[in-house]
Amino acid sequence: MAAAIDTIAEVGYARASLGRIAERIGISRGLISYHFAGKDELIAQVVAEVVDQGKEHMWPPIFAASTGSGVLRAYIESSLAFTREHPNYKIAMIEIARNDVGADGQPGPSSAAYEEAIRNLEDLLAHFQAAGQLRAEFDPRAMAIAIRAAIDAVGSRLTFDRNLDIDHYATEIANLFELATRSDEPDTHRSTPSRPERSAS
Amino acid sequence: MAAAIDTIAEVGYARASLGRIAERIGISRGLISYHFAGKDELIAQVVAEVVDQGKEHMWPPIFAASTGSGVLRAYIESSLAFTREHPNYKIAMIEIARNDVGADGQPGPSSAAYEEAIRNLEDLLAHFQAAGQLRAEFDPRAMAIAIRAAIDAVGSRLTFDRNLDIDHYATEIANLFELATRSDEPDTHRSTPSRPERSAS
Amino acid sequence: MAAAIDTIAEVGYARASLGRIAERIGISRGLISYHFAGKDELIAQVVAEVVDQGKEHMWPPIFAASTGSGVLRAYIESSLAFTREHPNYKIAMIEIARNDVGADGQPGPSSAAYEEAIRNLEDLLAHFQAAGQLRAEFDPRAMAIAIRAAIDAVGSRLTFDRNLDIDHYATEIANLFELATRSDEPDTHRSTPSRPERSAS
Amino acid sequence: MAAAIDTIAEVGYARASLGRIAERIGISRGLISYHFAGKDELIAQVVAEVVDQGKEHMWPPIFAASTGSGVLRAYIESSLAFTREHPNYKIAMIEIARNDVGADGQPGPSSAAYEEAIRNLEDLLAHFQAAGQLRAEFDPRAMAIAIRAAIDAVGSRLTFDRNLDIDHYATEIANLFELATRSDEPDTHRSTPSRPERSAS
DNA sequence: TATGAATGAGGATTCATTCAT
DNA sequence: TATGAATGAATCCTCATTCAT
Repeated sequence: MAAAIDTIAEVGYARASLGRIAERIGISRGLISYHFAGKDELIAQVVAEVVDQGKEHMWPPIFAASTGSGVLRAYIESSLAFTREHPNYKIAMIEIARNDVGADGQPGPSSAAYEEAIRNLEDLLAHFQAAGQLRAEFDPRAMAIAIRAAIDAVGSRLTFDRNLDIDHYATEIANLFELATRSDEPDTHRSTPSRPERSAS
Repeated sequence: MAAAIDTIAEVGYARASLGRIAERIGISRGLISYHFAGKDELIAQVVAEVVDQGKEHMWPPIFAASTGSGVLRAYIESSLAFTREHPNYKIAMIEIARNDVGADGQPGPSSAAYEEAIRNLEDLLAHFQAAGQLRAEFDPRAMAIAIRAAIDAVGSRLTFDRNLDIDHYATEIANLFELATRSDEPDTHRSTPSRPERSAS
Repeated sequence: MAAAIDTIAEVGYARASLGRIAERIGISRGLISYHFAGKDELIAQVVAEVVDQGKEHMWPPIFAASTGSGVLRAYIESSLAFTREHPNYKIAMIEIARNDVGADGQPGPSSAAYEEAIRNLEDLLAHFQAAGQLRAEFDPRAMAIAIRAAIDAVGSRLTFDRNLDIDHYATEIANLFELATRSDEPDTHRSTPSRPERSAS
Repeated sequence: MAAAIDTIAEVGYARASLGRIAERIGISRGLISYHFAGKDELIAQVVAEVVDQGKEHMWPPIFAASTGSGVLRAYIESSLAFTREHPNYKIAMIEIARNDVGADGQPGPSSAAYEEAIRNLEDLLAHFQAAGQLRAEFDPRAMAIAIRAAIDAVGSRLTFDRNLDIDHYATEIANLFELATRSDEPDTHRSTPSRPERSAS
């Protein structure tokens, strides 16, 4: 599975044949078919594995945050910290999400994961809007799509520029979305966003 | 070329073989090879065509705007208006961008177009930052990436939900990025962003 | 299709890969896939073709016969005459019938043809039983199965003995089944079966 | 070996891989290779085992019969009784006979068994012809082929219709071949064939 | 221009067999 | 004995491309 992730990340989904994946770790093509029922199952397990690891990495800092603003920042920064540590995971997931469609054109397993991620973020935003901790006027779904897009864009960027400074980008878009989502109370209106409530990243 | 765009948009890049493209308009496989040196050239010309049309559609409203805020809004809204009118163009471009890599793993022609779009937007933002019409603290490159990501996300969304309300989404993210980029002067601080300077969409 | 028939007849269904069929007529593997949607379709068309030719060959002598005994003899002899002229057709059909099962174990297209042949013969026998021209006591279905089995056995025999005297065998089993099916009237009881009603074989 | 027989009978020879056979009895693929030199040996031993059991089952009633007519009836009925009790044996043997050809296209071990069965039956018929107990005019080889074909046809029938009434079919074809082979003496000319000499089936 | 036959490479999958444990 | 990982061949299929007509 690690070989699959790295191969997809490096040569793209379309060129990530079982032969190339096998070649990377010096095994035969047939062995992959021996361990996985088929390519679809391999991909599905890769997705499940990465999603699981991603959740495990992201949840602690998100739960540690208390305010809406803090949770959003934790979401963005922990997502991108995971990407920084496992860039190939993100690249592979992006590749899979774009290409893993069945013969009938139906979305594959990774699309469901993506949909779920969008919905979870949307629910999170709506929750803090209701609590008055985030600006009430924005559409939580549109905002969730934009936030995920900004986070996932790093995957595409990494494909062409492996030296991207992810931490810098993370700080920038965390600021960006804090400005876009914060409540309109005068005392929170500062040009430099504050995040006094948390320390983990 | 129109058949190529529609086929890619409908069945995805991986399944958009020359046979399927030809079948769509009732011509033979060989004829495509006759008119285009190869599949790569067909794709390159599709990209060039769509990029040209996109620029033609987007530039008038952008030039019509005068303020930084107005230009950004025009950029976002005209981009998404183009997507709304030609959803397959956007979907196809997204598909191509993700898949069109050469045998050596090098990025294909669409990547250059994407890079150029990012850079143009980055320059635009930097220009208005320098002019004091946009908040000086944000990194124009990170912001450009996030804006493009939010715009391009619509392509992915359309793949699974052709009924997406693009205009609503456009308004939402135009507001979003106005809040994130506006200068910090007290008199522009309103919960409902204003855009008095332009009328076209 | 002729190459498919000959290949199946010579090396058996299991070893009749598209590669071997293509090799026989000096074309590439891919060309078969170009002309036929898949191996299943090739086989199905082979079956349809052979069944059609077989019917065309068998019907005239069968219709020319008037008595039950004559029809049965015409059926057996024209079947085997067709086999003698196209031994590979018969061998191939036997091979296909035994092996052409789908992934779910369901019978393939050739089984339906076989079932239909049995039923037609059964109906024929029952018709002449009702007319009093064939012995009333036998079960027409069991008799039909035995007759078809005797005819089809030639296919198996040919696999191991290409010099089998088909005409001799045809005469023998025509006599055999005439004795087994004839009405019990004294005047038809002769050790050498008569067939005054027809001359063709 | 029992698992091999059942697997072949159920899914056909082509799909009866060692993996499926092993799976049926919950052992590993490798274990089959450990016990048998190869798949060919497994098949050969299956054939030998089934043939042995078949002979053991068929011989007593055949030897118990004294007349030619009785022996033939005993042969047919005991063959089909064995099939009724072990339908999978017959189906598997048919499957193997059709498919078990070596890489050079030479007939496999089961063909020899089939040839031997034909010859034994042929000798039996010739013996009783010489003794004047069976009609002298028929060709014993052609008759043997037809009888074996009628018996073996049950294997094919069972593949598609597991509810076939084998006993009924056995009686029918025993009658059939009695009529076709009996001597032409006036006193044996009865519409219902007699079999006073034996009682076992 | 346009067709359609034809090719050859590449890919997923199945399978008999081997082998270390 | 028994397992399960591993291999390499074989097979069906798709596809971009070429070419004679």
